[in-house]
Amino acid sequence: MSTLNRAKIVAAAVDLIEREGADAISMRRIAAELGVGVMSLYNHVPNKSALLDGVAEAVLSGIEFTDDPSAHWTERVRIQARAFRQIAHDYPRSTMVVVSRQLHSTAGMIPAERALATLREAGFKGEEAVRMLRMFIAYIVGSLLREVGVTPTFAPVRPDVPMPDVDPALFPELCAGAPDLAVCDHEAEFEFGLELLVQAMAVRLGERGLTGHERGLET
Amino acid sequence: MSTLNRAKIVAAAVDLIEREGADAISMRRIAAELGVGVMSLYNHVPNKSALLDGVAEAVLSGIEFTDDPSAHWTERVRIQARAFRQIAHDYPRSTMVVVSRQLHSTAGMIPAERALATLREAGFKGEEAVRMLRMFIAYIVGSLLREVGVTPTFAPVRPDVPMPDVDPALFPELCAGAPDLAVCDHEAEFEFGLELLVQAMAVRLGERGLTGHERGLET
DNA sequence: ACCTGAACACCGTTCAAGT
DNA sequence: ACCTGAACACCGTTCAAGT
Repeated sequence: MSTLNRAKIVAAAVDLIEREGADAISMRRIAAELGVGVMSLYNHVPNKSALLDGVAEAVLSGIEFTDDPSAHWTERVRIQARAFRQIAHDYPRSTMVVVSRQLHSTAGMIPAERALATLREAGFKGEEAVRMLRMFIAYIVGSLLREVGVTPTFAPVRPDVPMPDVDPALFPELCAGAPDLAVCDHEAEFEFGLELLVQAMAVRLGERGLTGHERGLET
Repeated sequence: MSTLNRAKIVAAAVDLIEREGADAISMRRIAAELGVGVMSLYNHVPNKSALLDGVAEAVLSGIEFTDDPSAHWTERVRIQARAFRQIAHDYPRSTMVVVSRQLHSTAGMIPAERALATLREAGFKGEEAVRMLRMFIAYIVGSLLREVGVTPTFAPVRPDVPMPDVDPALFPELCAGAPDLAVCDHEAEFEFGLELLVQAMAVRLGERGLTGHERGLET
């Protein structure tokens, strides 16, 4: 017990966010959780913003960015993307905090470093490698926000609310697609876009000679 | 003057967000802006959450989702994506509010309706059309959040702060790419990923017989 | 029907006082 | 060096009182 420190404060914050949501978090709640006065926190963390940076770093550090340098670049890209998606699974209510903090720390920049290395080894150079990196990040961030419910799926958020009443005259396509819109398997959705991007990148490299497996196609 | 109503309250909220940022917004500030008591707002808006929905709807309604049904589907997809990106340009500080609200109103669902119609006309059916829609939304949302500074670019956020000091031993790739990472032309970045996606979609349709222009390639 | 002030239960953070 | 209570300037929202 006792001996407050930054790590313990951050851990309590992550815990509280996952238990009650990012909106419920406050310096006062975290202090209460730890059984200390609010102002004690300020001995270890300069302010709330820095604490949220700590939350983002802690979550990112918990992800295993393993890398197999012997694997084909397409597979390495997939593995890294899936590792990042793991955040949405392990820390759904902290995900928005993680993606919305501009981290300049080691934990925050390691994923980009790894991704850029892979893209360069695949054969992308200079500006194009950076563009591919940014495009990939955009897709992954957008996918994660959909998965954690920040962004719309057009599927019922909860299975109980039957679906907002859509006027078939105004929204014929959404109505016609209702059966397909009603389900949103986040893993399948993520993999779908991931394959599309990996294939598009391979095409851009001119690697049309790859096997169907390597190009991510079903045989 | 006077006669408070929902539209005026929402307009004041959008204005305040664009002027001082989404964090600065509060019922009390908006009321002060309009020269009324805080509680007067509650005659026209049930609570702050509903007001933010109003903000998202107002911004979305301000975007021109023109559509030229005679154009090739690839071009229609580009036009719709660019129309959505316009939000980040016209209402940068409201963009996070727009993408993070689950709207079930007409204004909120029109873009998805249009996009799904275009994808169906392009030849995507059922589940695949929905997957393409969700993938596109993910990419666009991720791109917008980068553009408005929510998500990292790995470029200096402001031109004045010279760049976080990166250890070349820890981040060799980021250091090697520093010249390319230092710039982030948001339009060019967006167009790059957009073309990649449109091309990938065309490939998925088996439209390899398209002209270079229609496939989005430089001739 | 619309407006409003007082009140309640919250915030983040400063500051001065303790050990 | 670390902890802390009081205080300040804020929040969103309820409620009862006004017109």
